[in-house]
Amino acid sequence: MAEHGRVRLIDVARAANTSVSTVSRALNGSDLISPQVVAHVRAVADKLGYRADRRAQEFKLGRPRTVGVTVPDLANPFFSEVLKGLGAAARADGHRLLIGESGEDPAEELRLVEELADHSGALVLCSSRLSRGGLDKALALPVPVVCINRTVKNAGVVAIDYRAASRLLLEHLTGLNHRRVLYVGGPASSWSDAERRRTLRRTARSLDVTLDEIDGGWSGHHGYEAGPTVLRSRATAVITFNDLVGVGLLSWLHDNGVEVPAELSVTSYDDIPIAAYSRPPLTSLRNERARLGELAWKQLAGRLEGQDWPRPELLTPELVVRASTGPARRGVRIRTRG
Amino acid sequence: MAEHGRVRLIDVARAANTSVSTVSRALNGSDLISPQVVAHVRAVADKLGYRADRRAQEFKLGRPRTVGVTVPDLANPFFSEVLKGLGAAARADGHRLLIGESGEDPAEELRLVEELADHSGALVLCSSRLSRGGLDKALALPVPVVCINRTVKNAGVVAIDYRAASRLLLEHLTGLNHRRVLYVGGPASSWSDAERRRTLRRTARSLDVTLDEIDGGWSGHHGYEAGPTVLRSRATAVITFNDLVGVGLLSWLHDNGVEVPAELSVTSYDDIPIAAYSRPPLTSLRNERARLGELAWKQLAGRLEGQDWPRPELLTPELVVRASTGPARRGVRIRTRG
DNA sequence: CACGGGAGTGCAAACGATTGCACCTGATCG
DNA sequence: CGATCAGGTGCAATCGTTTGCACTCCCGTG
Repeated sequence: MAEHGRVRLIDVARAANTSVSTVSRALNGSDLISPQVVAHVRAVADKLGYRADRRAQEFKLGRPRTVGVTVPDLANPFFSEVLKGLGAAARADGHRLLIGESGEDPAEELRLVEELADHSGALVLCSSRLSRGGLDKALALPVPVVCINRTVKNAGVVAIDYRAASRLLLEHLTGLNHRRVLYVGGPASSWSDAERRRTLRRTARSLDVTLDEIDGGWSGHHGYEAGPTVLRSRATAVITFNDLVGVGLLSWLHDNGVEVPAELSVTSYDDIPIAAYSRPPLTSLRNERARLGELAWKQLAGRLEGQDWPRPELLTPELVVRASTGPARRGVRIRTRG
Repeated sequence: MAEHGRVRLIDVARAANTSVSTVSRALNGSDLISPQVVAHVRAVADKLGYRADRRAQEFKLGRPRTVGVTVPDLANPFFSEVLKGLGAAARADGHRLLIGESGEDPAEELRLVEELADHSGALVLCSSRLSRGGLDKALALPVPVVCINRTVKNAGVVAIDYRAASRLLLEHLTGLNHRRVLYVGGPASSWSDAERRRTLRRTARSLDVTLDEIDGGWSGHHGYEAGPTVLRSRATAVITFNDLVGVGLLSWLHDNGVEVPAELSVTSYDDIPIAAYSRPPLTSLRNERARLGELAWKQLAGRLEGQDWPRPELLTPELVVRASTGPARRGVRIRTRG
């Protein structure tokens, strides 16, 4: 019996009284080997409990069938669903995911990307917070890179269509007579935050809406902490960077006696599950985030087969109207306990 | 110049006019090489942009420095924080994470585990939904396994102390005069659900509380859908499997005019961030889930160095009381619009 | 009966790194 | 001045696979 700790091809070969090449071919279904031998080898391999050393296989065969992914924050369901879509698509083609979380930190993301590149044959940067220079370094790595929610040259790109998104949001609000809107922003290094701001500004101008902006963040407490500033603003409607921020803000508004949507409408991006369960339920922009992941893999798969990068793919979101938005209040804000 | 697509050790050796062994030793800081040569080799390697092929290295060196992890659901912040802790601890020791999501499906989890084992030197099963037999198969794999939130023989174990958890919850409720409590359960294959039920029953008996149980699930909509059954029950307090379920239930209760906590108290396990932002904020059991991950790595690291498995490690949670629990209503339920 | 050819098998060279061992060169010592 | 030694360096084996090529049969054919 093999006492190397692990059963290797050569152990099977010896036990089956043949050679490694024959065993390898038999196990991999080569038609060069006679059926009897194949059967015999299979039987022996099973008896010995042989499992091919995948790492040795991939090492010999060339590119690793692993795709590295970075996300800023695993706890945000937006990203976990992107991962779900990406993972399923990649797995269907015999690849697996090496996941890294940057914690919203560009420097950490760069470390991660380099580490992941060492073990992967392809990279997906999801909502990358990398600086321009960091991104260049990533693209210089010897593996193809797809960016999700960030546009880049010489890489695959799959993103949400924020121009359409901003239009949907603002048209919904103007339809409710809101003419002054506040945007509570996301992380400074976020491309999608910049994109939201850019398209909101533009659309606001064309719709004759006054747009104010404040800085925020990506999670519940950022929304909660934005509460006082929001209250001080003269806007009748708020758009938050994402649902987590939105829910945090709703919580603060409730704690401070601000009625939503009577006094203030709140709306947001992403439509993660809690948007439906918050109180009031959040009007939010639903996007097909699992599809974002799938498309990213499609682009990578094509690229790995030598094709050129296709043009950026944009996914149009859909507005889900819930109870957190309503007609604009008239005149000044009702006095609050705040 | 190397036109193999990638710069290899031998390319550096040629360019530096020396041999692969010297280059390897120089780059790895062996003291066998003279300082001048080291400097020269380093310079050449940099100029050529040499990056060691980590896969070849690890292949040669033996065990992969990768640890495979399975979680039932990436979208649940509980798991993402376990991953955060585990990833940080493992990375500090030069290992990385290969993450697989089973989607709460035992069969899928088994597939995953076998796949992960092929590429990892160690395995962490987080809240494994594996059947008894599946678990045995996993433990038979040639890699050490740690289970988080599931007790198993011949493997590392790190878990939440549910006995303490159940006592904290029920004592809080009895302190508010609740004598009839309903538990809204989790996925059938969940060990921690079974454990919660077991310890709740036991503690309820000792505290003279009547405990009812219904089946539920792991996410918001399971909680929402449990609404009608909850309403029909005669309990004055509800304990839900986790915060996601709790928030879903709160949403249904609100939609159906049930006042929380005046008519019904709601409490839950995990204390993920939204517990604080739900309305009313959820009384929940906070646990150090990042630490769960850290400890899992500690156990693995020890095991990889040849030590025996330590005894199971239990983490005691802490009750965070918020506005979703209050004194038991007296008599029958106030008539509702439901 | 010699020969061509196809089917089945095994040898050995890769893949890219690490490392035991042998080798070479000066310097030191007896 | 020759043997000894140590500090540097390179050769070659190795990790577990896959696979091109050479080899051996054996059968059928001219």
